Amino acid sequence: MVCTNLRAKHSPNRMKQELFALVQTAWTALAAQDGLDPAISQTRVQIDRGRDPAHGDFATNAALVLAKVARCQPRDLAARLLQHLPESPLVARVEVAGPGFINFFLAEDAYRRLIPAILTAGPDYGRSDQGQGERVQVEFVSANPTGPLHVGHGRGAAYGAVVANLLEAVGYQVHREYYVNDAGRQMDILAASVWLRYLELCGETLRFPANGYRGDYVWDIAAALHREHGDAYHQDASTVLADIPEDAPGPDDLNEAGEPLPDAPQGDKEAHIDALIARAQQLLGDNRYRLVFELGLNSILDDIRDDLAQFGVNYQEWYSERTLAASGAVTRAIERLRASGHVYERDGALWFRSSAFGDSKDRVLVRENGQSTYFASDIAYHADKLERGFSRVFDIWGADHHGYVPRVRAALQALGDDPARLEVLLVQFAILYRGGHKVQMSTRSGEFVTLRQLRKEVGTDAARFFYIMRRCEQHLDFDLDLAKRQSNDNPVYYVQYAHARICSVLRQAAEKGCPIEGTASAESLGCLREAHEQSLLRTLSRYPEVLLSAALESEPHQLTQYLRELATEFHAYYNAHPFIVEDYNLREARGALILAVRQVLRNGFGLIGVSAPETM
RNA sequence: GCGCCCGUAGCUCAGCUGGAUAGAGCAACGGCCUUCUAAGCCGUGGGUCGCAGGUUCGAAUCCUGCCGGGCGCGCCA
Repeated sequence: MVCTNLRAKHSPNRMKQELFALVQTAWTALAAQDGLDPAISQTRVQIDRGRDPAHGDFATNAALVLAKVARCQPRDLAARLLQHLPESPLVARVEVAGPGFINFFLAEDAYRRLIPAILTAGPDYGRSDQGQGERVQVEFVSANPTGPLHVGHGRGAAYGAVVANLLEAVGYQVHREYYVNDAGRQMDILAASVWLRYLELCGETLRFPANGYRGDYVWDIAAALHREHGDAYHQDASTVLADIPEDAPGPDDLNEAGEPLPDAPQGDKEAHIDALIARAQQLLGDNRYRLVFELGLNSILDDIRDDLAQFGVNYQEWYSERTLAASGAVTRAIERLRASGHVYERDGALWFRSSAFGDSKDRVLVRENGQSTYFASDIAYHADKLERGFSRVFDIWGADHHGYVPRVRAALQALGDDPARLEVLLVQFAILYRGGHKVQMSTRSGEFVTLRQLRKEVGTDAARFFYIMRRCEQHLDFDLDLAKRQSNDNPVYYVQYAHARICSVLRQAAEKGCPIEGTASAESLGCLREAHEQSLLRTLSRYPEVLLSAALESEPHQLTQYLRELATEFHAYYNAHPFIVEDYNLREARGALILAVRQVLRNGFGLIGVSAPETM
């Protein structure tokens, strides 16, 4: 995922910065001695956390990187750097290791100071001001309002929501937006589908078009129309179908084996449905047609809004494609392209020369029939986003739309905008498994697993967690059985259980008359000498770095991964050492430590949209 | 055919814009509850990082070419 603007190397970790300064000082001294360049490339010389605790708390590759400049062996250079390394209260010990790494072992209380810092910062621990209030936009889900959200949209919803939360947590001002495709032919097909179902409710017998929307929700909307307006929209089937071109075979025209029945129509489903739409408009007239259209749109949009809200996904703005068109933005965008000489006419259509900007072929803006394409709206929409002043714009799309990326970038470039301000994040499909088998989904039959059904089955917490557990480029195997299981196999329960356990310990301490105050003194914190405690502190100190990295790389899974790790360490600690002990200092120190763990768990849960239960 | 994504332990996946002996969970096997929730913990076994080259002090990571899987290549959205 290319994200150069945001990816500048910054570390919120003060320890790293201090260590880097030490290395810089040592190199400067050594360089002066040997007459070398004292400058260090901060992108190459790094202070990293060692993978293995035996390698210290941090390590630097400085000697490996600078060996060539210094014209000596990395290990020899490392040894010389150590001689010039200034003393620091932070560092207890340094060593040269492996091919020439310099390992730093921190002083014992360097980590302990972290506990009061976490407890004081509370919900703010981990947050940073990396973004400096810069305005960015995250557009996600944006499913056509032609039916309920399904599980594929769910992944985009969970992913987008967390990407937005993460950006906010590291100091960006985030505008969450849903682009509502309320214009265009698909909406007319929905309106026609509703009307045809309505006619059936009026007692007419019709063959439902192959291209129509045949989900149950269409019946519901038709029923509402019938309830509120009786027969006011009724027409005879014969009038409706007169001279309508023949349809193609649809789901109703197939036998059990999926083969067309003998009397199946042999026409063009597109021409058929378009004719039905035109007929509906003609017979109903503008006002009544519009009412059916609006009823369909609003019913579904209300459902989507409600569904997302219950999923913990909220927006600053629902941006209507129709208002975009009505404002003249689409025409304006086309004119801007025309003015800069990037459009031409061919075969009665208006084309954009996107191939001049890296796209594989040119694209139609205005069709032969005079209607502008979805692409034209999208150009206008993206131009509008940039005009609204967002420094960066994130689009979260299903991976099946990846072919669309080059043409949108091409358009922005042709308009004279900077395509680098647009970041498209492609989310791969989620495949549901139940009982070890794929759950088959078929949109054609109108039977698909909706997000609502999924939420009902596994709950919001499990759904949110599972959806973002994997990198977005990775196909997601969503195991419904696992998501529901109440055992340690289930990562959601595992992580939440750590939180509930801490709450339980604190409750019991209070009941036993020795409540944890969380105000442990430096003297008390000095009691934290166990390996479990040191390791837990190290992990807690990593949280701000994890947040920043997850945010800048748009990788929420880094956070879930981290939370699992933190929970693992807490559970191990829990099993190894008692918290409610006689010794006041020890009890307060351990109490403060688990309070800090609870705080970080809560902060992480908040960002991924998972609840922090006090009991389980 | 062209383009994008993926290929790491039996399974599902991490591996931090090249770093030290490639990690975790599940599954398998063996232990741990008169003590703060066993929805937990401890231990054991298991990998030619798809294959072949290249780049360099060093490659699962970067480059090239193959092989395998997914998706996309409309005057649809």
